[in-house]
Amino acid sequence: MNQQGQPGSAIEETLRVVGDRWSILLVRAGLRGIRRFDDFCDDLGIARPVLTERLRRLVKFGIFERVKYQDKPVRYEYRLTEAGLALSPALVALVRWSEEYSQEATSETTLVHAPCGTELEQAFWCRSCQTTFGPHAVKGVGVNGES
Amino acid sequence: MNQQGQPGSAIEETLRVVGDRWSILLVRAGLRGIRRFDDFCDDLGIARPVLTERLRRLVKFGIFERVKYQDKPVRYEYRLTEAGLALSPALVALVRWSEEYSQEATSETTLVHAPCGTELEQAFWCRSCQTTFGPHAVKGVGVNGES
DNA sequence: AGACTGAGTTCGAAATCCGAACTCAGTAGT
DNA sequence: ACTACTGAGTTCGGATTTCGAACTCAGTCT
Repeated sequence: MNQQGQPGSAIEETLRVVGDRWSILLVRAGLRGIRRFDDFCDDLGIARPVLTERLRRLVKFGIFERVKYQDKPVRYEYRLTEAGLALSPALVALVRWSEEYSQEATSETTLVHAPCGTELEQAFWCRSCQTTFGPHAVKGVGVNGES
Repeated sequence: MNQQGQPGSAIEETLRVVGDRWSILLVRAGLRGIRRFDDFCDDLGIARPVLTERLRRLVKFGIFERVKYQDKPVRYEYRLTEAGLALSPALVALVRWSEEYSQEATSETTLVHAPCGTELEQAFWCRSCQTTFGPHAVKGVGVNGES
């Protein structure tokens, strides 16, 4: 069903872009304000050729943009685009999960609601019902939906 | 900062488990009710040796459990654990992102609030403030927080 | 001139991924 | 008893990815 040429439901396509050990970490680094090649490199401990390739791919898919920030020796940096920022809910969900379920996690709460400092909770929100709800009330996590 | 031996913030550890092209897809398949080896194989088009290795790893990290479902020819199937189910917010966030930003996406809404059928929205919830809020009000996406 | 900076490339070795074919226990049909 | 089939894997060789370390290249600083 998912042979080589096919488009394959949106999420498969997406995972082909950000579904590797580094991409999400790069987005997280971007959110932390990291922008320069060497800084990504040092911060994540990613191999340089891999970083080159990843950044190129993320730029191609509109998650980062390559911006010239200096002329004389021409230098570029990488900034998150709006689409890149929009990945933060996924990132947050993963961080939350890590804190709760990952073994060898230093179970500290690292995510809080900025205004009040309370530990963050993630929920789904139905604007028509005006309620929050959990994953069990979501229909169609699959693409072929009806299970 | 993240050399070979180090633990590396919870999320790095987590991405070492689910941060590949298949793991998240396996969780999604699990949510769709798929449990058997061959079915995962057919559904995702994943190579068998890779599937074997992935499932083993996901079991090891408590995301799936391997359950005997028949005796005479002894057969096992893979079921999502609670920790596995708990990955659904991350999965949902990715699906949402795919629908909105992924190129070559068939921009159909595939996720809805089951009771009412309204398109799903994802938000953060602060139980102390009793409000929902967006990613901009989250503090500490990084582990070293203060950026 | 010589050292340094930042963004990459080039290299060969090691680990992963892949499809196709095979195994192994037991069941069903003839 | 012989054959075909099922389901969960394993084994194989070849292709792709990943890695660390060292190198490049333009320009700046001392």
